Amino acid sequence: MSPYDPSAFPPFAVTVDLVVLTVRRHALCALVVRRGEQPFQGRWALPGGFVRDEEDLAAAAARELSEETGLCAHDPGVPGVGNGAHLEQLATYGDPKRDPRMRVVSVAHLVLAPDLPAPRAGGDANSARWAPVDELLEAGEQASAGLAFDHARILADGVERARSKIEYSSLATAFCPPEFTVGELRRVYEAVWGVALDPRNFHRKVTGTPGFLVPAGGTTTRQGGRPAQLFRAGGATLLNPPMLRPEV
Amino acid sequence: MSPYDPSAFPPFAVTVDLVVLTVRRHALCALVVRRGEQPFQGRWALPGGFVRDEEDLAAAAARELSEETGLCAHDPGVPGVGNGAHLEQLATYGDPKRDPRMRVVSVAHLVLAPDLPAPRAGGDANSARWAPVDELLEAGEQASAGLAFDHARILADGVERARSKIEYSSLATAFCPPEFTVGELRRVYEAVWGVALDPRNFHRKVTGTPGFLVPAGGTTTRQGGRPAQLFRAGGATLLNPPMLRPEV
DNA sequence: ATCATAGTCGTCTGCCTGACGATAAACAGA
DNA sequence: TCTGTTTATCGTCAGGCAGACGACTATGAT
Repeated sequence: MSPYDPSAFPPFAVTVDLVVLTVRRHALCALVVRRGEQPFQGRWALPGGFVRDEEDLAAAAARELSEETGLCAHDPGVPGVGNGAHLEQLATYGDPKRDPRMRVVSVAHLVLAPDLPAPRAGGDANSARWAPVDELLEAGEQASAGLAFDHARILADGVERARSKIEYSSLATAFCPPEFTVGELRRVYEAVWGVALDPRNFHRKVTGTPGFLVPAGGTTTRQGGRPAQLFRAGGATLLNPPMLRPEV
Repeated sequence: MSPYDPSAFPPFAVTVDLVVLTVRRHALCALVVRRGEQPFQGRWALPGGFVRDEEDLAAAAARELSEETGLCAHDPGVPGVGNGAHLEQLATYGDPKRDPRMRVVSVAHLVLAPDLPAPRAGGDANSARWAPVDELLEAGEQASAGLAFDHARILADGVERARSKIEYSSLATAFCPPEFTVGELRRVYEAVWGVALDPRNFHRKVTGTPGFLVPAGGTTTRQGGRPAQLFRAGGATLLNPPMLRPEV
């Protein structure tokens, strides 16, 4: 690294962008906000903002998350899940032309949250919404119809991270409320992967993996049909052997 | 995102740091350079440098790599491996205090390279070397003995990424020369994971996975013993089912 | 010639998974 | 009340894959 000389390096703006995912009505959805200014005025974009002067990247992401959704981010190190969502760094995007105004490097973060009532965007409910990721990514195919900036790419990367990560970790429980049934967890996998899973084999797999689920000691009939046992996320974070996505 | 106003965001310096890994003499090694200036003068650090004004992050990483090692980075999208090494983005580190001089956000990249003759650091062979990662990370335990800045943490993250990624991808071949034997590939896995693998089961696994290896049509006796068939990396990038690390 | 070193092919056993039958416990409507 | 529908849960069975390990092959070293 060169010696300290402020003229020796170009100044960058650093932002965080958030890919906030949840499962709503059997579909994987992402939080998007409507842009109020140029460029891309009126288009949908991922929530995000500048990193502050004395702020860590993860802290900036947690702050933006709370400002946009009221969610309390949950530190990945701590096993107990409060009301918080899972937050992790996704990747960094720094193409010199990704923002026409100036050189912006954006550190994207991935948030997995249980289904939430409704997004709030600084009180303006009209300018934020949950959109099915299929819709958002399909729209991105036609130019000038999809998300602003390179956000379609960031969203795609976030979705792919989520899809692969629930294979070998217990992260799918981050999409569930604190107590949930095996069927609800299965519907999370089905929505994220976009496939149908065999309920019997799924039940055997998740209840047979030590540390994945712990019985919460009640039953519910939220989904209709026979009452199902309630579970809580166990301490295990890694699934071994993993739960592999069906081929094709 | 706020409207364009240069005074509305704090300026950051953005750098790339490189975790360059290779396998030498049965050990996983990383490239480190000796720092010539304060802070951490005389200590070992990961190679890296400032991102230039009109330069993409990956381009900056490739440039630094070529400056430090002469290696030509290989675009992950293209299957054919030239003489190049594998390069991918690792993670971004932006703690406000990670550099005492100023606010620096560093986008770390991971490079997997075949064994190279000797590092060159701008001609100064004395100031760059391959060091076993075990050594580097153990030294990090005692404060003020390990790598400069937060580079021990970055290195640890890079090593963990490499360890997990060779499980479910064919990336281990990036540590091998263009033509290699099954035994050489097995020694890569053994060095990266730090375990001993059964040669017979390993042979069955890698030769039985379609697209992983393609015969190069020759034999070699580089390693002594019976001559071994030479292979080249096949087109497959994902291993399914994966090759799981032995427990414990 | 004998030994040491590596590579390659087989065998066997146990575990996990996918496919799928069967039963249980709720609710809705006739 | 009875019947059909929905969802949950338990079981069975066959195939695939991995770990443990025996056997044989082809080199170089002593």
